[in-house]
Amino acid sequence: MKKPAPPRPGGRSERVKTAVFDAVEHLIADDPGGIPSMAAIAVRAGVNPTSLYRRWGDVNILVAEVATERLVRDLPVPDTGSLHGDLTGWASNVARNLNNRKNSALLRIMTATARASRTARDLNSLPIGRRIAELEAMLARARKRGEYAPDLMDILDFVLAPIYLRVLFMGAIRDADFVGRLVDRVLSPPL
Amino acid sequence: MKKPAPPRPGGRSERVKTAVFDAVEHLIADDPGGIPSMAAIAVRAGVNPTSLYRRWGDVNILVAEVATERLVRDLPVPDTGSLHGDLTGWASNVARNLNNRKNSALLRIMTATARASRTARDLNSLPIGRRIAELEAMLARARKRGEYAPDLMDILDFVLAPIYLRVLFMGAIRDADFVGRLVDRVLSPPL
DNA sequence: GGATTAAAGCAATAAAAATTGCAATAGCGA
DNA sequence: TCGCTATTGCAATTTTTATTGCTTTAATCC
Repeated sequence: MKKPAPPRPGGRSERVKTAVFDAVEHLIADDPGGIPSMAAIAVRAGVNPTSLYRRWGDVNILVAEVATERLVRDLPVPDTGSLHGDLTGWASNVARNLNNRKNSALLRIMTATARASRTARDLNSLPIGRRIAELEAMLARARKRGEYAPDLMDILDFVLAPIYLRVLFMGAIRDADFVGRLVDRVLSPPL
Repeated sequence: MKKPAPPRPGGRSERVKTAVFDAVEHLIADDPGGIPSMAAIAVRAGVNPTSLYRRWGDVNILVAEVATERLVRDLPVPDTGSLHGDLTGWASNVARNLNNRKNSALLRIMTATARASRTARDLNSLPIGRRIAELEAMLARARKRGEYAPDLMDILDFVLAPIYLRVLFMGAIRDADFVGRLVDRVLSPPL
């Protein structure tokens, strides 16, 4: 019989949070268009609704926190020896990660709840900050190799943005070579 | 003294709808991050809350309908004699239209509530169908003039998507030449 | 091992959202 | 102009959401 995992640091508080976040993810996967109620989340997580109100106050705040944390967790940054390979691998991971009901629903929620930064002073504080950090690491590596590295904003505009548009407004990314073409284009030096 | 506009066809039903949609827009402009309650909408519109529940059933359905109808209303399709001029004018209109609190909030709501088409069979049925129809008209005109016209999907990916990404995740479009650079790039034939 | 504290649970209560049955009204069409 | 119908309004009621005061519990620290 499998021994239960030892409690993670933070004790019950952390266990409750994990149970709640798991519950939110499952409920969103079950009904991607809807926002679950606090009651439903509490039942699914096996906790008391009062705990949810005390800790998060509002279901939209909770759901937003789940969406950001569970969706934008670190993706591996490939190290293929070329920026083309690295970027293709990374973008394929992003696209694949979003190409299911749960994660596309989480992206939708993250988009809906994003508090747009007023100053864009710290790009890493944006909801897509993790993606940005991954790209920065990738671009720094490319420059180290002496490769042409496009501007970070260009990759956001011409790789990440089209992926998001397809997922949010066209349901899925069905074109197998879509990511490859995006990468080819952004790595073409501007005329 | 200005005479009031004659009532539009559809009578009270249409007047109630207009009042309700106006109310939703104003409440969203006042608090771009929030979804107004049915009670608040009813008060602002001067109608009975029961009418809202009877007609729309759920505040999210109502707000989604307002977001789609008020945001994605027809934008003028410029006719400058060249695709470059037409596309630049069109994209500038899209960007300018979204560069205020109300419309960016409406875009966020539209994104959150978009029911992604499963088959993408009819692009025009998508929430961004109006933008697509505008682009189709523009591209048809360019082909008539014998100009190189990129694929419609490329314009969505490399012009509309970056605009949406900036608005949704970076707060606003502050780069004055942003749209110009997007158009230049998409009109460069792929290598 | 025990004290302390923060987090969670419980049950009652308050507030808000949503529904229902019936009445009133707008406005279309004959 | 009048009849008819769909829509809207009203008030009461139900349901759901959210809050509150107090108790219990987990777990940290000494």
